[in-house]
Amino acid sequence: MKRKLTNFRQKVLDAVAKIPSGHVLTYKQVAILAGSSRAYRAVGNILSRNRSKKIPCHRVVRSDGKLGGYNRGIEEKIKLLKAEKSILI
DNA sequence: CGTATGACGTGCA
DNA sequence: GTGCACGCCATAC
Repeated sequence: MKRKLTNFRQKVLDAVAKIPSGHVLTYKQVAILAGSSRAYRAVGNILSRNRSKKIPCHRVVRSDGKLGGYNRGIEEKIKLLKAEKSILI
C-alpha cells in the first residue's frame, strides 16, 4: 500500500508501534520522538484518525496521568492498559 | 487553497 | 486545589 503518510505521521505511528507491552508514553513524548516537541496536538489528532489495529495508540496517555481518549472507546483503552499493567507516567 | 478541528499542555485567576 | 482560557502543531475537509 502506498500511503502518502507524511514524515511526521509516519514517525508518530512508528514510535507508537514500537512501544513495548506494559510501557506507555505521553503525547508530548511521542511528539518529541516524531521530531516536534510542540506537535503533541497533531499527535492526538493523527492517532484519533488512525484506526490501525497495528498501532497500540492505547499506550499513549496524557501528561496529566489521564488516559485521554481512544477511537474505539475509552473503556477499551483502560481495559487494554490494565491487561498489560502499563506503567503510568 | 483556506478554514476548522483535535485523543494536549501550560499559565493564570 | 480547582477551573477557565489561550496557544501550538499537523491533518482533514
